[in-house]
Amino acid sequence: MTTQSRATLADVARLAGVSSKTVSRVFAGAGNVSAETRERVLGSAKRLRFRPNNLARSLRRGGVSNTVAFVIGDLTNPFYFHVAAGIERELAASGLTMVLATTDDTPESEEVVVDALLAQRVRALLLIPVADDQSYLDGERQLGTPVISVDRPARNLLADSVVLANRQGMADAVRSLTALGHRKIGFVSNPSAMYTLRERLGGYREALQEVGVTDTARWERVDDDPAISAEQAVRDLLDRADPPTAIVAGNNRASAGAVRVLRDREPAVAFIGFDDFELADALGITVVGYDTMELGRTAARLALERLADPSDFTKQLEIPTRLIHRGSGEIRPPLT
Amino acid sequence: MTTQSRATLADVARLAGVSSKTVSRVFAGAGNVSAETRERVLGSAKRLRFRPNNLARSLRRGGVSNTVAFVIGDLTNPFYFHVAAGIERELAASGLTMVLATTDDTPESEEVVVDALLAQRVRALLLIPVADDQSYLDGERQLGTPVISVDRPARNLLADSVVLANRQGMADAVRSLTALGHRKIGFVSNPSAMYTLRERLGGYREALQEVGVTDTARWERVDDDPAISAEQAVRDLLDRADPPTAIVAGNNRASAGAVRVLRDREPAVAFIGFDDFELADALGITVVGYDTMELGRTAARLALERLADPSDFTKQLEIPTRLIHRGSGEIRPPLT
DNA sequence: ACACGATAAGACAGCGCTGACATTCGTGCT
DNA sequence: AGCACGAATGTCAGCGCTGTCTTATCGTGT
Repeated sequence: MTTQSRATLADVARLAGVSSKTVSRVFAGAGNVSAETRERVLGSAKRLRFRPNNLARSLRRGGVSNTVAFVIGDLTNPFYFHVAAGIERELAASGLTMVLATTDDTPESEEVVVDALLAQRVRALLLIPVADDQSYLDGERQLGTPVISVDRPARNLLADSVVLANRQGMADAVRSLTALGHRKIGFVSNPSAMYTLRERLGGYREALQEVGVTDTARWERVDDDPAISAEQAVRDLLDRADPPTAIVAGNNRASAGAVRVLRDREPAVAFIGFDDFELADALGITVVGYDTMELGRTAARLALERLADPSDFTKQLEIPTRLIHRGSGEIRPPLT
Repeated sequence: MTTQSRATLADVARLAGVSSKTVSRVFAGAGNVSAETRERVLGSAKRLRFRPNNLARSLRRGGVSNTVAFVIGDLTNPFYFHVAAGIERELAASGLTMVLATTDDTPESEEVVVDALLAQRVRALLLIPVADDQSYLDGERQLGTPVISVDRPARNLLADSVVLANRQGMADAVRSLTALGHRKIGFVSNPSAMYTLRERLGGYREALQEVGVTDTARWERVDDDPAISAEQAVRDLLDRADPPTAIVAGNNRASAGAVRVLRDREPAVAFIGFDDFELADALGITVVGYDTMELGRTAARLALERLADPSDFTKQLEIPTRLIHRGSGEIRPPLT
């Protein structure tokens, strides 16, 4: 036996002595097949190692596959992956599979990647927008492909979306610091995600203004270079003549950097990070946490709902955050 | 305009005044189309928002899609998603997309999930084996679908594989401890992955035997319950009458648990974890590290190679590990 | 014994695309 | 002028499957 090719419906039908339509019925689960025939068909199928071809099935059924695409910026960020896990789980429950693609956080590749995915006729498109214009997706949306924007709203496109309660979450964090008496509060972040950064920064300013601090700009450090620079930013802030007594981080990357610097600082500086992370508990780091998987699950659910009812109102959902007290955020400012 | 349906090759052809074959040629990139015609076709396509249907293309081309499946046990483990990131990256370079599926670490669901994936006619199957028998994949492999086993070898199936240098890595870690004079070295792990556990445990025993320690069983703690129990296991070990002076962890989950317990132990207990993790540097944790993304990239490369040359020898690759000294593993045993 | 509806099974076309082959036409060469 | 040849384009069938419609078969009530 050389390269025996894959068995098809017709092959199974021939072996079982029935028509291919009958075999189809057996595998599609549709009724009107006698138990005896079904057995015979299944037997033949097994003998030939038959496996229905979903490509053909999808094509015949109107050209739509049973996969859902999730387009992600950077796969190495644990945040995205937890979101992906949530999506996968929710989809699997509906018999859909998730295909994952990366834009490497470069706006230009977004449309290319999305295009390739749409060519595969994904049922729905879940997307963490990177480019600053998603209007190119409008045609597709009108053609009935649900487009769900995750973690950031889409720009120039009417799409369902799920985002975090960024502003609220950060404001809560800062308020808990001001309540302890902190007024000089540094804000560190890298700008990877402009939208979330802006929101969180907004929450930070809002909370500080509530206690009368208006010159927040001098405490804000948003740097371009990804991983490393958060450390540098924190060091810069602390090495000033008038250093902050507390620091908040805009995302998990910045938190990691900040933690590295703050661990052995004296006097201790209060710290709250945005995004929970592994071992934050062991390190006693206070963070603004939220259910990352839930973000993914919600996104998937939105897609399923839109699939079920294309004419429904566009939905904009928000995943709540909560402040998780672990010590680092409860440090009081030094008595000057 | 109600639910305008999706444009097909034929629609574009009609509008451009050419045959559908010509349109096909334009989109398939094949030559022999005059520049003028190409322009006209592209114009019409754009007007109609045409997007080639990859399903149909794949079907026509022999029923194989351009997706590769990666079947994973548990998406929330950072280890797996770094692997996935590596795979995605390598595949994207070849124009393939990755579909991701989860078995939730339950052996029974493995075949079900894999079956669904194969029905989608994935080009290749990358798999972290969970069940203890992959012989069910043999037919598929003979039909030409590359099956690559990742992180653990497949059982009862001839398949290419990439694994870590588990035994060697763990032995190195233990040797570095014995070199400092440690003899009472605890081993903690949860058994999620029997294969890697066995290998690492083997390396541990091997290194201890080299210095004459043979009764290792009393220092070994492998517990069934996932996350939590590692902490308990470490506590149990330390609370004994004759506690170990050093501990090694069998995987990242166990490390996290161990770190939580060991942080505020006096006298300090030496510790080395298997698998690097975020902030391990900040915490000063010595680990057996390796390039996780490379594991994924290698797996993807194996798939591509097998696709290119189905008759090549089966390959079994190993990703090297290296001991990353950060302090926790360099603590000397107390002078009794 | 007969009509009639329910059930099981088959025939056929076609989803959107491309491979194989056919056709047309302009060009350069003898 | 006649011919070969390559480039540009077209025709047609069919990848594997299923929706629609048709046909065969059977049991039931009168």
